[in-house]
Amino acid sequence: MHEPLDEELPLDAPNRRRLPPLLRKAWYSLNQAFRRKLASEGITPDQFTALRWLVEKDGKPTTQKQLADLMSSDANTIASLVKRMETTGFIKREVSRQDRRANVLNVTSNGKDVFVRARKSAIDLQAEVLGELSVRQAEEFLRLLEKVADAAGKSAGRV
Amino acid sequence: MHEPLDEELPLDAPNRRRLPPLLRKAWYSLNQAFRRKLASEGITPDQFTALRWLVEKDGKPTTQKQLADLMSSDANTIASLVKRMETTGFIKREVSRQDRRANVLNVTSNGKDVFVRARKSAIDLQAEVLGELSVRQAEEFLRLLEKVADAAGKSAGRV
DNA sequence: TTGGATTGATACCTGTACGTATTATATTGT
DNA sequence: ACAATATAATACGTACAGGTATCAATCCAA
Repeated sequence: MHEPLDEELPLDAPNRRRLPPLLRKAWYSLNQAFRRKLASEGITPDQFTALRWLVEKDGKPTTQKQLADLMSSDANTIASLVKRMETTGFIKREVSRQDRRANVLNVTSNGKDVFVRARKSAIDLQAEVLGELSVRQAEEFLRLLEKVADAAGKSAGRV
Repeated sequence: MHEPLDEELPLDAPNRRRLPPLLRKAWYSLNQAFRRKLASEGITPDQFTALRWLVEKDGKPTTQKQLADLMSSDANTIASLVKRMETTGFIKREVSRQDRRANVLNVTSNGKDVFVRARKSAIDLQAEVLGELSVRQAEEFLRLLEKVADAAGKSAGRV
């Protein structure tokens, strides 16, 4: 029992599965679900993502530019994001000693506490969503998604 | 030649493939690449998406609420989107005869022209990105992505 | 039929994406 | 050493996500 491969239909025929709307729904739904789980912590999904990268990089100093690359974002967006996060008290910024143009980002103990609590919600949600697939399907899906993400990154001029 | 399934690692271990960053990179990169391709047409990716749904629904009257569901968005966002699009002259709005709370959306001939031209860029881009996978892999990927998108939609409280 | 609940659209708010332009610092070629 | 160039961060602008509150129209139950 195979589904037809739809090779005869145009790439964007309304009745076949299309990448953009599916990707859009997956991303926005995941984000919205996560936003609601995080609401009580006073943190947004993007701020959580930033905290995760910074905590994982703990030890190695991380600049805003590096964070922008890790988050597939850009310098403008990160500048305002870290500004809000510094105001809230999740991180601190200091000028890099190696390069006085760059700001090194540091997670405060408060930021780390919030991250640790929020991390549980993140794991729950990912399990909830990927739980619809078998373990093997989930692995295969993530492998293909990585290829698609890289290809899209190339098209967007990201290295 | 199998990769290890990583079943022993925690779901969010830094060295395994994780859903959120991959989904984020795929979606934002695709969007950014598309935004650049569309820049000359004076239209944004979201406006293109709205036009696509409206053109495909041609004949059946579509309200803002319905468009919000189709775009996995919400009423607020759609209200400001269609307002901009009406100002630009891509669509027109009129009060529904069946329900005077609702606005029925109509694509203008100008809007349709822009859509038809932009559609080429969209098809090119999708082919470029999915071209990294074999036809069979692409079909499988989209099938799994649909399941993930539905699961995420359920978590977000979307029907 | 009327009063309460629901629903479509909107205003207003904060957070984020990303484009251009500007400033300060680094790096590189000669 | 100096001038051209590149890079990190930022200010500012427009577009979009999605929350709460409000209004008007509709629906429904007693």
